[in-house]
Amino acid sequence: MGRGKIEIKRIENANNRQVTYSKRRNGLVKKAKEISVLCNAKVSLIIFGGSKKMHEYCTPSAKLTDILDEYHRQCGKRLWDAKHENLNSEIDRMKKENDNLQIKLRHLNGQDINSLNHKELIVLEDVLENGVAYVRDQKMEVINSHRRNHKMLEEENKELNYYLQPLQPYLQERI
Amino acid sequence: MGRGKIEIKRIENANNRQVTYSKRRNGLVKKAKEISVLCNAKVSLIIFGGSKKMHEYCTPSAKLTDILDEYHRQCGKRLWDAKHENLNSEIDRMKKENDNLQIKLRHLNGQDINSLNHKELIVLEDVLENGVAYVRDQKMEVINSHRRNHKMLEEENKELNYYLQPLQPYLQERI
DNA sequence: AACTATTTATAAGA
DNA sequence: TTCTTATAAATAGTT
Repeated sequence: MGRGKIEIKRIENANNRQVTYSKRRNGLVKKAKEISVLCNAKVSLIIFGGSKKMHEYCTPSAKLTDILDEYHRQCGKRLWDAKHENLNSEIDRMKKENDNLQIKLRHLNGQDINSLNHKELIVLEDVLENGVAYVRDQKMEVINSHRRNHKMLEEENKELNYYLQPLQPYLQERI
Repeated sequence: MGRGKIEIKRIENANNRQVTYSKRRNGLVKKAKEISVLCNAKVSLIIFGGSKKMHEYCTPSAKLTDILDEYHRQCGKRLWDAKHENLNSEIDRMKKENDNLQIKLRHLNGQDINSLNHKELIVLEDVLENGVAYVRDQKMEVINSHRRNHKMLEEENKELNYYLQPLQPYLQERI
């Protein structure tokens, strides 16, 4: 419908393609609106052109979610199930990992260790003693660091006092 | 476009409405196909008429889920159903819990404890010592239990031997 | 973004 | 529903 007939195949010239796209997109949306009004139909139309910008029409009285729900019901195609399955398996995976971590934690806290055999108990004891050792080291490190700081401050203080003493008379004057 | 011009408003005559619906639906789908091919556009078109029977067109190279994903990305509207949302938040929740557990575990293993302050270190040391104590107890319990078993078996053995001794001659005969 | 010659869609009728 | 056809509407190519 135009000056000449065209074949329905990809328009190679990018510029023409873009122009035709925007003309026909308008036409399409207009017709979607019209059928929606004339025939009391529910329409969802989503279009992406080369620019990736999206255009949409949805019958005002309907919501896209409702249309998609109905779509689901009627054609049985599963739009979301694949996603749901992925999410579900992800949750299962995490749940297992979580349980494992919880058990390990409880063991390290000395709980529920009846189920462990002698060998496992020895390994656990080892890990705990290692942990205690690390923590003690770190604690001492912190304490020593505090001591060092304290000592340094003390010495600095002493030094400052030493230099300040001769100035005391002048300072007194200024108050 | 036809023998007469029509106003764009709901067609009251149900029969005419149905006829117009089916004609225009075909037209709409045809145009969707055309823009899809001519302009290399991605189109999703879903139509419900009065009969509630659904008609659909989707650019062959695209999947409806992909189009809806893109829709989601671009317009931010939430199409996902409640289930989807729930699953996502569940995953987030678990991820956080998991991270927390991991951190605790690392601390109990004596790793990444530089970030802890003195007080936290003391608490951690306490927990670890407690754990060690429990584990030692349990270990001793297991060992003692083994010892007891061993002793019991020894005694039982002795007793059996005591009763068996007089029978030895007869048993020898039977072999 | 307009224009317009043509093609295409379709309203009404059969 | 489907076909026909006069006419409205859409649009390809041009300005």
